[in-house]
Amino acid sequence: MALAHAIMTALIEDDLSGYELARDFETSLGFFWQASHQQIYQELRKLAERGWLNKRKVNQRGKPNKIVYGLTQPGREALARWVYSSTRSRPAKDELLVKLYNLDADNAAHIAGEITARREEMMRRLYLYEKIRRRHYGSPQTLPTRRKGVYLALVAGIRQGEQFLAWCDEALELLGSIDA
Amino acid sequence: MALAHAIMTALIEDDLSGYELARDFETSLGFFWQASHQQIYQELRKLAERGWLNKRKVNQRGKPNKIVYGLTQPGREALARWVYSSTRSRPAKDELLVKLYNLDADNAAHIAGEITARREEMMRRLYLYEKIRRRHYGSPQTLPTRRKGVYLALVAGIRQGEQFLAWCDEALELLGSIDA
DNA sequence: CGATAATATGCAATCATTTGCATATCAAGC
DNA sequence: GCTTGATATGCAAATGATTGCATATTATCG
Repeated sequence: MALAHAIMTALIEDDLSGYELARDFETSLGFFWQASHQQIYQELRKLAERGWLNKRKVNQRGKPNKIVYGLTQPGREALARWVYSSTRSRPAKDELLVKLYNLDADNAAHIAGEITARREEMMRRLYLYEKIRRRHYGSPQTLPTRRKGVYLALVAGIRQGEQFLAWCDEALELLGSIDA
Repeated sequence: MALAHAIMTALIEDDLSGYELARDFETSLGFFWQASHQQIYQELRKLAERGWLNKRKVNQRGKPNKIVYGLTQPGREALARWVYSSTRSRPAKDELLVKLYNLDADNAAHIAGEITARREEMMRRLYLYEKIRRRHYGSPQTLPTRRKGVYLALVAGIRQGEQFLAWCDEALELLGSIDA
């Protein structure tokens, strides 16, 4: 039921449509939880049926109409309760690290290429997150409580990303020393 | 199809039974890919049917008999090809970070407790991994090629873990300053 | 006017994963 | 003899997630 709560979390401050949520899950919140639009649309309907979200149609000019969802009071309460439930940590599954177990002289260059690609992707992400941090989370001590939590999540992403970059460099160096 | 290849990867050097594989997926390889015994047993049968693994029954004394699987030549070839396929990075899903978005004065202590628990779990893991590194991967430059890859995966886990510990400390400090 | 792209929502089938249950062997301790 | 625990394998149902397809609106550019 974690996706449901991730979606509700995204709706704490703003009411959003499925499309807008899907976009958020590709960027900000998506650092910690990713979901496709199919998953999101389905989950939104389930949550509305359960009474945790309300939906309203919004007519737009210049764009197709949309359905905007918002947290109901029962939804907020369910979300608050969820925080106290035990967290099951779902360790990251990373094919790339499994591939490293298969390293040999032939595939070293290919694996190095994949690491380089990942490194660049992470660079872009980090750039984005650093920008957000500087703009909105400059002095964490003075933030309101909830924002402190968001700040900590953001910092976790940034630190993890920075360490990943360092690892990429170390890996590329070692891989470079392998004769093809 | 990633689980299949993770299993085959675990069988590169040793033939193993489903039970032994399940145990490995809780420790060493499980840092990068986790799987339950139900998944493993099913996948093993599929892989055997496909001809990528062979199976043989091993009678044991003092224990129930077991079925040991080994990589076939087609299996090794399929695994080698897989390394060249494009890797889809499945970003980590972490409920704990989503919970941080829900931080308030009431739940701060609970979340701090969860972070503390995670920190201790990571400490145990790191202890294990550091031990393995010191024992088997002391001088990475001199390792045979495949072992260099395993070393890099191990280092990725260690670095990530160390950075996680540092983040936990920072998080706990900030959370400690929140009035209940 | 036609093509393209962004916005917006959805179904159906399949695959992956978890959960709950079930069974059996053998050792060791009470 | 009974229970407990480690070893060992498995089924069935449900849930979670991906893949492929489908459709429609409106803006923009050529």
